[in-house]
Amino acid sequence: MEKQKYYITTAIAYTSGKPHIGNTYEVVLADAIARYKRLEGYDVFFQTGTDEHGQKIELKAEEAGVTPKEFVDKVSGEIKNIWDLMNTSYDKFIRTTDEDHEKQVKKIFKKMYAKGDIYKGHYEGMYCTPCESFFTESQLVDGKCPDCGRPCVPAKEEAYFFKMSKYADRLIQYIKDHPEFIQPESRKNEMMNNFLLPGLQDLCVSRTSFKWGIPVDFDPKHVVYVWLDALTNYITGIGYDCDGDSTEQFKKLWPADLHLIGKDIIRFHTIYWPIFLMSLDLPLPKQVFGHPWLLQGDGKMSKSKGNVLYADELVDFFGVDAVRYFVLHEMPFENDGVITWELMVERLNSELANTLGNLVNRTISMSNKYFGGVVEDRKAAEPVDDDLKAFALEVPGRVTAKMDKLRVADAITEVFSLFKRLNKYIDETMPWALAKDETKQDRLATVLYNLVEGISMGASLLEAFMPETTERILKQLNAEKRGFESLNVFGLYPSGNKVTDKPEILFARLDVKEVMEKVEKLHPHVEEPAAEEKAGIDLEPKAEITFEDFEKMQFQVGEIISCEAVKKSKKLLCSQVKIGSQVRQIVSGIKAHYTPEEMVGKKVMVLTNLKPAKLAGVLSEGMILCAEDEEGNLSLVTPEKEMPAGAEIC
RNA sequence: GGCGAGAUAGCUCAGUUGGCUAGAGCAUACGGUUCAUACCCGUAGUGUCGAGGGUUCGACUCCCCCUCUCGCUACCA
Repeated sequence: MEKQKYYITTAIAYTSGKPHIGNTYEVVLADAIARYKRLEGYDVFFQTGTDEHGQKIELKAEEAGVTPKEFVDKVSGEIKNIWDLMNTSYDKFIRTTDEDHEKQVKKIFKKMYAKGDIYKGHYEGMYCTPCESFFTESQLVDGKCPDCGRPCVPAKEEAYFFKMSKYADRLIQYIKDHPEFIQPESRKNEMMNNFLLPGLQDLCVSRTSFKWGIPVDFDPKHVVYVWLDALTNYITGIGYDCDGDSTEQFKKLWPADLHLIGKDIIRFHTIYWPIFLMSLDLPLPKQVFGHPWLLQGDGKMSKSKGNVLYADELVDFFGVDAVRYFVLHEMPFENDGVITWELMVERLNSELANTLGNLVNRTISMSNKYFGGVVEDRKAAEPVDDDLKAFALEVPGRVTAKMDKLRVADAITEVFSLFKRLNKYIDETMPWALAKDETKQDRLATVLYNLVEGISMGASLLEAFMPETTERILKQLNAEKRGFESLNVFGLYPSGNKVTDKPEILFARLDVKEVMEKVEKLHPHVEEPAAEEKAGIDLEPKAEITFEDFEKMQFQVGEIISCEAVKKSKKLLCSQVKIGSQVRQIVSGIKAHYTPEEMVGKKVMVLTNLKPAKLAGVLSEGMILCAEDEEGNLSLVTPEKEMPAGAEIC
C-alpha cells in the first residue's frame, strides 16, 4: 500500500533579524508534527524557509552598508543555522530569493492579470513604510499607522489591485463547509465577522516605492507585494508551474495538509492565500493553524525591553531537547504560553531529570547490578504486569489522538504518563527486595525486562518531540527504535540483550540560583530605557515643509482642568483644557497610559487650530501632543518651565 | 462601538448531550521506600465552580442580567 502523503509548512521567517525563541517555537512545533506523522507511516514533506523581500530589508541593508542580497544571505543563513541547531527535520528550506521562486511569482502575477483578477489602478492615501501598507486618512490613528503606530506619509501610487470580492462568496462557503479549515476555531469567527461578511476590499498587490522585490514581469517599475510573493512559497517550493508544467512532487503534495503559522498572520493565510489559490484554480489547503505566542514572563518579548530569549542561548544552558520539550509542552493550544528561566529549570528538573532521566538510570543500574547488564525475559509474569502492559499498549493511541487535534503539549503528557507508570511499576515490584531472595531471580529478570521494554516503547514515542533523547535512551538500552506498527506488541525487546554498563545522565539537575546568576552575568540587568535613548529612534522622514506650512499650525500650552474616560471607548480620555481664557474639550487616545486623575493639573502642548471632529461621538477641539516610543508608550509633552495656559509654542 | 472567547483548588487548567460525595498536574503537608540524578511511590486536603436571578426533581453545565479579563475589529486627530 502506498504511503499517504502529508505536506506541512511553517510560515517563512522574515529576514530582518535573528529569530527569537517565539519564532523558533513555530518550527519546532511543525517539526514535532512532521516527525510524528512520519512515525505513523505518512510520507511527510516539511517545508520552511525565509521571506526576504520588502522595503524594510532594503532599508536595513542600506543601514548595514551592504546590498539587500548580501544582507538576506547572511540573515537567512543565521535562521537556517538555528533551525538546524534545534534539530528540525525540514525537507525543504525555501528562500523567496530563490531563482525558481522568483520566476514563478512573475508568471503567477502575469496569469492573474491576464485572467482579469489583477487590474491596474491608483492608490492614494497614507503610506506606512515599515508595514508597507496604505491607509486612508480615516484609518489612521493619531495620524499614524493603525498597525504599528509609526508615522505615515502621504503617497500616491500607480498600483495593481487584486479583485478579492470576486472570490469572497466562494471563500465564505468553503469556510462554512470545512469547519476544520481555521484552527483554533475561535479565529474563524474573527475572520468571518471582521472581514468576509462585511465585504472584502480589493487588495493592492504591487509597490513602486522601493526596488527590493520581484519585479512585475510586464511593468518592471512595480514589484510584487510581499505577501503575494511570500504566500506562494507554499506551492513554488514543491514545483508548481502555472503554465501547467508542475512537477510530480507538486501534484502529489498539493493541497497542503497543514499551514502552521502565528496567530498574527491568520488573516493572510485564511483570506488572501485561499483567494489567490482560487484565482489559480488550485485546491485550498486543508488546514491553517494559528498557534499562540510564547511570551516571556513580564509580557510579550521585544528587543527594546531587553527580554528577548534566543534559542541558541537556551540551548547552551539546557540542551536542545530540553528546550524543545519546554516550548512544546508549556504551550497551551489557544492561549499564549509563558517561558522564563526559572520555569525552564523547574521543568527540566522535575520532568526530564527526575521522571525520565532517573527512570532510565535506575533501570540500567539495576540491570547491571543484578544481571551484569543482561536483560532477559524469563516469563515469570505476575498479575501486576498485566496492568503495566495494558497501559503501555494504550499510550500510542492516546498520543495519536492528541496529535490529530494538534494538541502537542497534551501528546507529550501522554508519553510521560508511561514513564510515570513505569516508575510506579518499580515500586510495585520492588526489584531490590526480589534481589535478596535467591528463588526470585527469574521474577527479578522479568521485571527488569518489562521495564526496559516499556522504556523502549516510551523512548520511541518521544522521538517526534525529543529526537536526540530517543536516540540516547535506545543506545543505552541497546534497543531498536520502534515504528508505529511495532508499538502494538509488548515484548519485542530482544531477550538476552545487554544494556550499557555505564549509564550516562540524560538530564542533569540544575540549581535555579546558579542558573539565574549565570543569566545575570550574561545579561546584566541594565535599565533598558537608557540603552534605548542612546540608540534613539529613527523615523521615516516626511516631506520637507515651508515655514508657511509650519505657521499654519497653532500650538499652545493648555492646562488640563478636568478629565474623564470616554464611556463608549476603550482608549479615549476626554479632557477639559484651559487655553487662555477659554476651555476646550479635547479627546485623546491615551487611556492606556494615563488615568484621568493624573491628567488633571498637567500643562500640555496642544495643537489648537485643528479642525474639530467627533470621536466616538464626543466632540474634540484640538489635539494634545505626546511623544511616543517604539513600543507605543506615550508621554505628554510639557513645558520645561512654568508657563501660563495659552502661551504660544513657536 | 461591533463581533467573539473566558472567569472552576495557592498556581496552570480539564470538565463531552444538565444527574452519583466537582477532577488532573505543579506547589504544600504527612507517610512509605532505598535500585536511582536528595530520586521514586502513596495519602491528604482546602473550592459559596465570577455576582445575582430564573427554568428543573436536580445546574459548573440551559436562559436572563450584571462585573471583570482577553482576542479580533472600528471614523478614536
